[in-house]
Amino acid sequence: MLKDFTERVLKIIKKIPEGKVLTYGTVAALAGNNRAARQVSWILHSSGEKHQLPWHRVINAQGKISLGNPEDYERQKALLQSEGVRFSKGESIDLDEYLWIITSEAELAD
DNA sequence: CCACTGACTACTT
DNA sequence: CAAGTAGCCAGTG
Repeated sequence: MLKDFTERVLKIIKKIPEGKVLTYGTVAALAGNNRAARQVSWILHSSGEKHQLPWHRVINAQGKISLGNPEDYERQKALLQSEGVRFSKGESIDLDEYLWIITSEAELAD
């Protein structure tokens, strides 16, 4: 179908459990294109709020929020903290603990 | 089809 | 750890 990559990304984002996060690269990889991390970000800022996605659970590979807008940045940070995610240095997340690890393909099935 | 853009990533200084 | 460089892919005009 058209935009199957996008569809997959959206589906994956929707399934991220609370207290867990996913990096753009990981989402892209799960969607089938490990190099399309940039598209993931685009999808989020483009259709994120429209599709009611937990965009705040998607961060970059450094365990940080990539938003440049201070307001959105703080909003995402607050949302993550309210779900139990702790920021190691005040603005970086420990991916070893909070990165969502897919245990089976069933996780992504509808 | 071509050019530009982007909430990225990995590598090198 | 910070800054610069290059590679990647999909969407849009």
